[in-house]
Amino acid sequence: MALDSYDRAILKALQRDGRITKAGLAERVNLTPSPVWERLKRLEASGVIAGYAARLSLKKLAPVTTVMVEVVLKQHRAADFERFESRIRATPEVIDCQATGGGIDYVMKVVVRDIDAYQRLMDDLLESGLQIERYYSYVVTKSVKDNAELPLDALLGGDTA
Amino acid sequence: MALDSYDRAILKALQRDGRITKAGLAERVNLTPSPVWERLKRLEASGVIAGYAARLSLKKLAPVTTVMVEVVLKQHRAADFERFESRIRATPEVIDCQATGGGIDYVMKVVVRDIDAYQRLMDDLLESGLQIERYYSYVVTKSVKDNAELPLDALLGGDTA
DNA sequence: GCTGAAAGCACCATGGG
DNA sequence: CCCATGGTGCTTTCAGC
Repeated sequence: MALDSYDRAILKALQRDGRITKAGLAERVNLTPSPVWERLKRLEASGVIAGYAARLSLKKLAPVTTVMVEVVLKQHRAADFERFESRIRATPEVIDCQATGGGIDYVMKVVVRDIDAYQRLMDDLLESGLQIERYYSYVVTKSVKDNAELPLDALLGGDTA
Repeated sequence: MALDSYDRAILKALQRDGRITKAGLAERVNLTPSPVWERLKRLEASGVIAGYAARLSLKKLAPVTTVMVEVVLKQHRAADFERFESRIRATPEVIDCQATGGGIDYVMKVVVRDIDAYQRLMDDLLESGLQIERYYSYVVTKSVKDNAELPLDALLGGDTA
């Protein structure tokens, strides 16, 4: 599974506009709809395109508070990680959670209505036997970039032609 | 601009599948395509639906390293923030950047090919007169949750009927 | 604001270069 | 691996309620 420049152009276009029509894509990448359709089928089947999603902006509707959270667990056995991650996956307010090395075990992005809701959520997590040793909260004051598109050119390099 | 339960059902469905057809949406929310189309037009025009994007998974194709980075600036004048944020917006490898209070100025998610590329990127930023006092790097070892859907129910509450 | 129908268009499959 | 064409179903509009 390798990407040529057509595939890369298709992925770029789909990151910007996930609902572009196949005909529109074809025009954008200088192909006819048929090969675009073939390539799309391949990209979706292989999992390179994992899916499509609407990008929502809720701050116009309701109060939204984002908090970046760093978590350190008390113990680092496989079962401790698994318990924590399982709970995080079941917590919809945590919309992003990356396990890391280097002093911090997890960096998470939490989206709640307000700070009260955040405190309740963290209290729940602390009382759930997750063995959280400590956590650091950084309330977001401004979103400079929010889940922007992946840097395909930098990641895939100038090759792959 | 308020959301009723139909709008919320539409948004939920579109977060899971951004390419669902209007007919499919209509069936999913128990309406006919016409009102769904009206509501979609309203949601898109109001900016609640900011756009649509393909969700990509590149790790099958090429090496991808994610690093969570915390940045502290030397000085905290408006011009210092603006200079930094402007540079970050122009740096495609930084796919997420939230300004925060509380000891750390920014929490970023950086996606690069490997650690070498990360070091080059950070060296560039350090040499760019951005007044970075210090930064902490946390290399991601496992993605527990990656930009999951927004918790509409928690954010909008049980009301809004 | 929803329903239903009708014209226009996108999707996807097939056949051919 | 790309292009061209056609049947099917979706999209969008517009009356009517």
